[in-house]
Amino acid sequence: MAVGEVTQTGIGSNSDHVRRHNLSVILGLAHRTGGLSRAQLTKQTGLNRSTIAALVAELVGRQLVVEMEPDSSGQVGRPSPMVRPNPGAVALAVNPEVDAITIGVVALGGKVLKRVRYPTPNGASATETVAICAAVIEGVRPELDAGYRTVGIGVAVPGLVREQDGLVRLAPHLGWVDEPIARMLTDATGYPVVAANDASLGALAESTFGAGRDVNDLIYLNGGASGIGGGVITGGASLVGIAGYAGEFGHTLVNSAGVICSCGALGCLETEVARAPLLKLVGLTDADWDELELALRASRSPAVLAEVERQLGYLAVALRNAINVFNPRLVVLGGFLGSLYAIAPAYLDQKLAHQTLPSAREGVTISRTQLGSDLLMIGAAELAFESILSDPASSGSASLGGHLRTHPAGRLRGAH
Amino acid sequence: MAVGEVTQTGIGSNSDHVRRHNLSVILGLAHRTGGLSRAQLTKQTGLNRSTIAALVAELVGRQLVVEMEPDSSGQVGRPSPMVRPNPGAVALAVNPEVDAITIGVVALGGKVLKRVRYPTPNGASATETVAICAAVIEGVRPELDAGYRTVGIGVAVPGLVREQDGLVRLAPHLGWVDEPIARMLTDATGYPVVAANDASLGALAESTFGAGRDVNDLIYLNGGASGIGGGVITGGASLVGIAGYAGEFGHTLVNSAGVICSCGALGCLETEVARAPLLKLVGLTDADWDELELALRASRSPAVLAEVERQLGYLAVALRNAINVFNPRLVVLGGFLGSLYAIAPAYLDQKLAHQTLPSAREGVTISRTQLGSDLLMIGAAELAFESILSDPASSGSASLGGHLRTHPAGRLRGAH
DNA sequence: GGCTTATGTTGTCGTTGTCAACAAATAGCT
DNA sequence: AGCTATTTGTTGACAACGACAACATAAGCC
Repeated sequence: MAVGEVTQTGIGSNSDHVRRHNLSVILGLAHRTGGLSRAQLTKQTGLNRSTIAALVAELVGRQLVVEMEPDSSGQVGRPSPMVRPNPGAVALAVNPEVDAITIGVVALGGKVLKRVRYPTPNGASATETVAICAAVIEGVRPELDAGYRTVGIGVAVPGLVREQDGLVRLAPHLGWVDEPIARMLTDATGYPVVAANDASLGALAESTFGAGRDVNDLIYLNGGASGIGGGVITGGASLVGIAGYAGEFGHTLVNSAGVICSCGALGCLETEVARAPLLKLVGLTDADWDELELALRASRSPAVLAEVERQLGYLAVALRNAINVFNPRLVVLGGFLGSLYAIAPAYLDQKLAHQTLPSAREGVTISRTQLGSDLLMIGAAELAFESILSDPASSGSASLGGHLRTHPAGRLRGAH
Repeated sequence: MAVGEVTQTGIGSNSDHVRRHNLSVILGLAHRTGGLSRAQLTKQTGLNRSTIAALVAELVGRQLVVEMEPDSSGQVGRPSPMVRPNPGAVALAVNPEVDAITIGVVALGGKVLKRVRYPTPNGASATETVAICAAVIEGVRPELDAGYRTVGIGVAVPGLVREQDGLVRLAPHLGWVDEPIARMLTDATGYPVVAANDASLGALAESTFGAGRDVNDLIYLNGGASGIGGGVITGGASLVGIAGYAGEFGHTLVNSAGVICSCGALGCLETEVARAPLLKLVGLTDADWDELELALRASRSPAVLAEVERQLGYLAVALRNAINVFNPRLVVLGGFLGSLYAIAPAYLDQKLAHQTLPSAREGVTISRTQLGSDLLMIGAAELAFESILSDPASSGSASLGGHLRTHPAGRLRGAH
């Protein structure tokens, strides 16, 4: 792997690749920043003004970006037109959870245009989920076909998803085993579908638009009803592993005097740090993390604080392991883990200070999610956008209303 | 980070970059494989025959590869000349340890040409280490200057090394704190110097030439006198983190009823899995891992087996965490960890089977180091070669005997 | 209104890889 | 030994792409 080669080892470049790479860089910049002037693009890419003009023109032709009136800048010199991600280029985002399926439409640039929550009180099998998604998508399709260009569907699954083909190996809380969700959704809707683990997509979303916007190395940990999931960005790329199962911090040992986890191991993070005992202590039966947080904050019971600190203590152990192993710049906590931290940040910081290697600890910041309830919609859309972002020229320059039928071959972790 | 962008985000490509990339790919292939025909290069890169000819000619001109008589192939058709890494292009490798400093000369292609072990019974400060290295290098310099082209020095340090500038933040067993070893060695020898953690370089070496030759995702764990170190390769690139401290598996929690580690945390892997108690049980005072392994194998004492299994049990916990988090293809065990595994492989396998997530476990293989005592020499040299491998055109086409004076700017984790 | 500054636009040029035609070298067959 | 088929190196024409310089345009400033 020739130190510093990427996955696609051994494939030579030619001028076509240069073009593709440059288009990808420009589209990526527009996507992440939400829009910048051609002059800024020139500076940031190091490319020539004339080259930028040509590349932007191609992206405009492909309906991936739009050029707009210059911002009234106050700068001397000729104003430079703004290049923004085309809000008409959209991806569909799907997030099946225990009690509901959320389906959204997300524009290039990361804006969530629409979100539908479809409750499934009795849970939903993969087949039912696909049927629901197909119905909802059929409902919005006229609108999409009218004014939008739909790139594809991204699915954020609370479970282990095989990266190569989007097969859900195991989603315990949904009760899914080996469900080819990507293929099923493609068959049902005609759109290309990519699926991945929800926490990995949360990490991706936070790293692109949230707390980790300018960070290349971060760890994301989410506490949900379904347990604890995680995702990692290293060197600016998602950590996927050989099959996409990377990031399972929920089954890290944190207490060797603990109990056996559903995974078969002893003393997993998930068994010690969980939402259920917190809900019980504050007398709630079911609640979103924000309601839970309000209740926890409102409570003056010492038992609540004790439980919060107990859980933070175990969380600290998992974070110590992770920080020592990844040397990240940032740890982002989502779901009720964010609530736990918000209630007693000093407690966690101090616990970490005592057990993390000093050199690794220096550089790291703990933070909460910034994208709130849009997180997984954005993450799933990001997954769907991945192929077009890494190779904008691959898309036929279909007019608005058309959509791609080719299957996206992209890996989350990027080729060059 | 535009999903699939690498560190160097935002920099555009031009035809120069294409050339550099292609040179890098070809040199990398020659380096890793030890030599292949131009025809094979054509196939593997997808580039045109004529392009390969031109690129190889440039690499020959830069004295990085040599073209040799075709292998007597038995194939029909015109024979294709072999392209091999130039054995005259070498790097110096330095590995300071508690009891000795090892210095080696390693050729492009990974062959260790020379190795000198300089014992330091009372340890050696950074200054002393640099003096010893400078003296040894001065000794071989006439020979190097006569027939070799020396790229630079790579240093494998048993401790935390800041990636940006090769500052040794902490090497507990050497007693070094904040020693700018790279700068010191550059000042003393005139060669460009790059330093990194020894286990990270072990991972790099095994991934390039050893057990992980065809693997993009692996974890390397080494057990030495100085404790347990680790390194990770993900997606074909070294995991470095923000400062190069990534891979510290030695301080993972494996026993919450354990003791306080020197790092301040409780129940670290290092405190439970260690060489000292094994040595004591077999009645040795100091020994290399191979002597220890022989003694452990020879022993019929149940106490020895019990201790081996106890340690393997804790190792399994650390590996469970790592496998769940990284979803690697391969785990490579070095030093006495390899011995432990060799003595009771089934025990470790079974322990892992009980606590690792099934999906992640399926794809993973446990294995021992393949490079033996050359491991760190090769790893350190690999680090020194990194800049030239990632950009062969950066080297002045100095004639044999010359060496670069420019400082290598390359990161371990590669740019495009 | 003229000057300065910054940036878009246009046409030319150099570099790079591709391609096709040809030459060279080998195995296998007669 | 000579012929053919096959594979690969070699050479020169060619196309794509970004760089560059000259010019045009649009803003701020005096």
